[in-house]
Amino acid sequence: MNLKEFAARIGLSQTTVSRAMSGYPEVKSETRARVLEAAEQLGYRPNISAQRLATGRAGAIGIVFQGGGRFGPHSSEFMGGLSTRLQKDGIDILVSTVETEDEEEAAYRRLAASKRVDAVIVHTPACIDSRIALLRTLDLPFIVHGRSEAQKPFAFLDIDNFGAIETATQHLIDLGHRRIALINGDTVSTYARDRERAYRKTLAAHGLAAEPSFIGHGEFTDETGFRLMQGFLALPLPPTAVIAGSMMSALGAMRAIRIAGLAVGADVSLIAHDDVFPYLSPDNLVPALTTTQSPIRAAGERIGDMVLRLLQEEAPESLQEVWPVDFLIRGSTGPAPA
Amino acid sequence: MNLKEFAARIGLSQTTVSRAMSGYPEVKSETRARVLEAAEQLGYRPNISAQRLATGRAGAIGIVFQGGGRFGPHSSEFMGGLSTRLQKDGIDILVSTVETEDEEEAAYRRLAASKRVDAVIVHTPACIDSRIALLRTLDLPFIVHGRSEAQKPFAFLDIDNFGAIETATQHLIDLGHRRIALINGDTVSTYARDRERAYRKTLAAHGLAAEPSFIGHGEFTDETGFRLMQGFLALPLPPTAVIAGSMMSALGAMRAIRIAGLAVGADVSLIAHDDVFPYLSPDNLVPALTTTQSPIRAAGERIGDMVLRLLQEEAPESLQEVWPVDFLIRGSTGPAPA
DNA sequence: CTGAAAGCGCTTACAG
DNA sequence: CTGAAAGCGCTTACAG
Repeated sequence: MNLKEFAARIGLSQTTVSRAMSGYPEVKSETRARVLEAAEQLGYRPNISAQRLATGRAGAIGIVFQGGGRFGPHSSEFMGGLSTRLQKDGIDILVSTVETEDEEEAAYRRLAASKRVDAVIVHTPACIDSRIALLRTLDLPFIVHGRSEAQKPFAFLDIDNFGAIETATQHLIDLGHRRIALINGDTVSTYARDRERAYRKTLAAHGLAAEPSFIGHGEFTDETGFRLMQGFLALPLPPTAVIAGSMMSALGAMRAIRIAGLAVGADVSLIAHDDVFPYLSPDNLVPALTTTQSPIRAAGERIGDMVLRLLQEEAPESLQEVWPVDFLIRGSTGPAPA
Repeated sequence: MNLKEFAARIGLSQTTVSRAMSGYPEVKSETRARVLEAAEQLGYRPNISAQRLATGRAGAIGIVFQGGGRFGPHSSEFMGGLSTRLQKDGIDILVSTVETEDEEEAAYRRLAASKRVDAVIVHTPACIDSRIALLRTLDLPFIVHGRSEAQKPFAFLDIDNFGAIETATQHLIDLGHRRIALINGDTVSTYARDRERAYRKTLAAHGLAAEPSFIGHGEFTDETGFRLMQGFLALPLPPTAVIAGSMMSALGAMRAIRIAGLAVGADVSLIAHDDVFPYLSPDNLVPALTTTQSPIRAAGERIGDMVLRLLQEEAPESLQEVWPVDFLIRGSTGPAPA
């Protein structure tokens, strides 16, 4: 049933019905009530494509994932939060996956030109990120999950990666550790750079050098954590403590430590950053894992909020948040071995 | 730029431009080439909402996730595959999350009435699933990831859960195990019922009883795997082998076995079903985990294929697949202890 | 092979 | 507070 039929059926004009259904103020409240009830009864719902064509709004936001690799456990939690929030306002989420950077760029161009979305969410930005410049050119509103450098202010939500790793490193130093390794993510993303900066700065503040051989990079997988940790342990003077970038890396690192016949927490201390996965809790590992913690699901919800405000023309500079990160000491960290 | 402007710019009618761009045969090939090149040059792309309104096709398919809980690692892999496939045909994916069954139903009604999607994907079906009946009523095409009972045939893709667990159980019996436990998913889904049926049938075929205390249910998380396994080990006569429904459950089970001072593979054999997560490989666990295996990402891609065919009016009964499941013997299974 | 025009189902300025 | 009508930007039967 379309608007014409529905309006005829209840003896009102299309105009009035349309206004009643979209919550315009200038409709008598009993008329509105009558319209809404009839719509419910007869199952009338405006055709979304027609609505979009008429208003020029897409009613959807886009998010692009590069490669299978990046659509992992972090993505699902983030998407869960985002979707929960946007659902409430009837905004759809359009998911695209691409393989290369060029394809990602093409995807934004396509989304913009065909007016498929009202805004996009950019994630895992690099310090200097070409996507930001591109989206500006395309005049496609965006929110960044993470941070990046740019002349003009833009909307973003990030966690305090620097503070998190500073706290973790400091804690290990306080426990007497002098040889501390870092399992980081890639080498270009802002979050990875912030974490490494915090690590180096805190070491330096205590007169400790950052050994290049103590810094590893790679995807946040069990496998990479395992491989990097094995590498550390094979060094002539291996680290007595490690900071892992994610729960997945930490799983691998713990395994490598055990295989080497060492005890996590006693021989090698371990801290991981925990994005809070409902199916994998640091409390449940043995020993329980000391973590820096920030729920990525909550970030997704908040970004949903922010994107709605962005679409209501709120200024990007008022849509900038940096969230503090919790630090939870559990059993995987202890005094440096004598 | 819209069609009118663009057509005027290159001196052709809107009709011809539209036909050239959507690949109609009745356009001279040099005209088409000229149009496509100009579109590329000038950045013209049809407004998607207008296109949808005119054709009556939404150009998108929907998928609804119930609760945060169900949007986990399985979902991400599946979505990665699905999205990769649909991307190629320019079909969007609309993701919705809901909290309750009623909300899920409401979501389908909304999607159908507002013509927001051309089809939906239903996942984790129960043996008798009300969603199927609902979608039939709504006349909204759908594909089921999994299987269900219904009078009329419908499109689905499932893996051979029965065969997988039959093979796993048989293997453990062949190794001399007589007390075998099962960590299953929920109690209503078809996959869980199929797995339990296979488990019971195989035990029965060897004159073994299925102890109720050896069957556990719950979400596929580390935590649940841990808790259930601890329960099994606390029994007066604990199992010597366990089949876990997912890699996550297996992680928890391994932990519980270790904490009890037992060795995985020697004291307690463990088999898990592996949906193939890029960040967590059974080869990398210690000992390496024996698994039944079927990549859920590939299933997502295939369902993408199938949904495209469904939209081209292919008959549902020709869109039904059951995929065999691989069995990979690794170090976590061994002869039953004497 | 190409074009003029109706129609898809809404919203919204304008008029009353 | 309500309505008649133009317009959003496409597609596609119909005519040539």
